[in-house]
Amino acid sequence: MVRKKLPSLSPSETEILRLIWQLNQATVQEVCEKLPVSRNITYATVQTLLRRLEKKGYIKHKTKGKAHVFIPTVQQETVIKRSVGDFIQRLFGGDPIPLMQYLAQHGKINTEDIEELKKLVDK
Amino acid sequence: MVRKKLPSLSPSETEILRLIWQLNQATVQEVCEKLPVSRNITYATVQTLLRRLEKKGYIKHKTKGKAHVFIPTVQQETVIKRSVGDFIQRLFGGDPIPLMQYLAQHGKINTEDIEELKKLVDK
DNA sequence: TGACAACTTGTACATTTGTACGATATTATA
DNA sequence: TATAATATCGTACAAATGTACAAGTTGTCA
Repeated sequence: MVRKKLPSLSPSETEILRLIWQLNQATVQEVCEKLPVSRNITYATVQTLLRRLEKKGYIKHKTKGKAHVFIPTVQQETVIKRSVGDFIQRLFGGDPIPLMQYLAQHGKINTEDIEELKKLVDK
Repeated sequence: MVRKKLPSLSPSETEILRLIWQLNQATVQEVCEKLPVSRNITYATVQTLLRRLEKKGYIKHKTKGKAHVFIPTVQQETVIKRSVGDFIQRLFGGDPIPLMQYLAQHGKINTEDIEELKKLVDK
């Protein structure tokens, strides 16, 4: 239980961290490859972002060959919880319903998806 | 159709803008009152944020007495659309389903809420 | 083993963001 | 009509953010 007061994440850091989770672990190179070309960001920038993520305690790295392989040190769930909470707070004043409604209407969601959700509801 | 390339909103700006929508229109004073005391932010700061929101084109103001009354110039829907989109992009790679799932599980949502959502789905 | 390619490190730097003070203007009030 | 109370305006300023170059380091391959 080391996780405590994690510093906040900037949008770009969040974007990169998500890829690390998705890949389980990754080098700067690999992260760059996962980013859409349209993102138009240099290797050096991704590297800086990873450096900051490590400094903030969200990832660590081991060395493989001459490259660093970055590994998450924080559960995705933890960050999602906080991020979603903050987001709903500032955009909807804390009420998640409006967000769900918005998604139901504009999120390319169908009735089946909704049906699936019912199973998840913690009743 | 003036709305075009609106500058991005910072978290704090978003927070304040939401209150303007909620109140329909408001003075610095009124916005301050709506903010939870725990937010611990001064009048001057709120004023700066409103100033920036106006400069960015999200609100305008009229003068009432000696105070400014700020009024939204952008539809809430417009900002929600963009904000939610960006958010889902960076935290979930663009797929809204995981977010819905997360909310169904941890968003204090009940089965009825879900049932309601079905009516909204654009099928 | 020497040069090249792939990396990391150190640094930089313009903007944006969050926060707020002090001076000035304006309105209500005693 | 002085004054107090309330506002705005101009400014400031440190920290965070986004972006990236240049120099130094280390495997690798001919």
